[in-house]
Amino acid sequence: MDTSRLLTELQSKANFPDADFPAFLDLFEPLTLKKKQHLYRSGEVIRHVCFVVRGCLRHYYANEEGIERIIFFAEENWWVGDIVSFLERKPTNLNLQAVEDCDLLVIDRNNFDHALKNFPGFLEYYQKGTQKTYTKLQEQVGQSLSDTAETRYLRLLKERPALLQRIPQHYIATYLGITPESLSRLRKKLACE
Amino acid sequence: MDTSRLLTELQSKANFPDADFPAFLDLFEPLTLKKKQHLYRSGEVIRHVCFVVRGCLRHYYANEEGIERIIFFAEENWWVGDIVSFLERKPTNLNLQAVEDCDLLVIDRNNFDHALKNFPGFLEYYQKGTQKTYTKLQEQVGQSLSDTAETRYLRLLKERPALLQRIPQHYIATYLGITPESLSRLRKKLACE
DNA sequence: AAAAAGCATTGACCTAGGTCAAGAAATTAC
DNA sequence: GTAATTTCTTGACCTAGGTCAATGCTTTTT
Repeated sequence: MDTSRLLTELQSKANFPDADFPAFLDLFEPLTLKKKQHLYRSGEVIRHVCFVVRGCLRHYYANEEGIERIIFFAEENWWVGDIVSFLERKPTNLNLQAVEDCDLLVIDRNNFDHALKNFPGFLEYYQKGTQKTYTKLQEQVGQSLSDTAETRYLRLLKERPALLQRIPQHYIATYLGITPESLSRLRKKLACE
Repeated sequence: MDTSRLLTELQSKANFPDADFPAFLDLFEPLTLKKKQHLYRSGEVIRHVCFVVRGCLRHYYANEEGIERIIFFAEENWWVGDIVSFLERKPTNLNLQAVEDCDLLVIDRNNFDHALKNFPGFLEYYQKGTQKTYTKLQEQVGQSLSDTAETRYLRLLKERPALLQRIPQHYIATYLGITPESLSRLRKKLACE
């Protein structure tokens, strides 16, 4: 597993000294997931937060009628986990499933606290990341309310073109809030234009 | 202005000693807004975060075509402000407007930092609040994608019945992501059932 | 008290996207 | 390499919600 990705990621957004990395990495456990495997499901209390070294996962709600709503796709260099469940020890409402075979680095609550306390570079990285995610979510709320499926699809195509190459189309549809059929028709329409 | 509301709010969610309150309150400035007045608009850098003592405001995006998307209504005991713009000194994309005459307590960046450092009860309150807001946003993303306008309206009616009494209906429509006409028809339909 | 502005309602009509069903392609498993 | 799943596409039809325009009902303003 290529753990150096984690260092590269930390250094791209915060000031994290090379020398700290071995001790920092020790706080994590490597974990691999097979395609379609779940890391957790709604109702569980999340004990770990993960860094994605390789692969891709989907983070989604599933309601009573079996309708799934993907809220985001985690690819390489992303963190994933329900931070609230993790910090407050409450059952999560989310589900996390590997869309491809994945390599993850997972850290539990104690080690996470320890990392925030003892690695100032990580604290900086964490705080910046939290803020960014928060803004993204806020924008997503605004957009999902008033943009058409076409607008949302074109935005995704522009912002994450590589994602569309690796994710089955019906998951993309669920993420956009439309049916697979509608996405298929939408793509056909766009191809003709 | 009834500043004791702030103390009550802090104590309802964190451990905040009465004795600390006078010094804490000193970090804020009172501010009143007339109905329809804006506290800020898209493009400005937010210098303050506000606690709502009395009144109600709407926090919204406005896109190029003049379409507005309300992401939330702040009522008494809520905090409002674009935390990312505030912390990172970046221009905000949001607009904040009073829906009624409002009494606010505003705190600037320096005082906010000071408060987090020197009042542990406030830090506790802040961290809990941030997490909660984050979860709420995540849920909102899932819901706005797949729920019908009717479902969203009924949920709002259940969760914030008092809000519907004080806010003009066309704002509620914008919050739900539908037109005022559609909301009017939806309400008519529900009244008949 | 009258005029003006802002809101809510209603009707006629339109469109994006949903639903259900059937095949075609593409993967995966044996 | 064939069978079994999954995934994607297409067609026929339906519905929630949008658009535009007209008409009252409330608040404000003067």
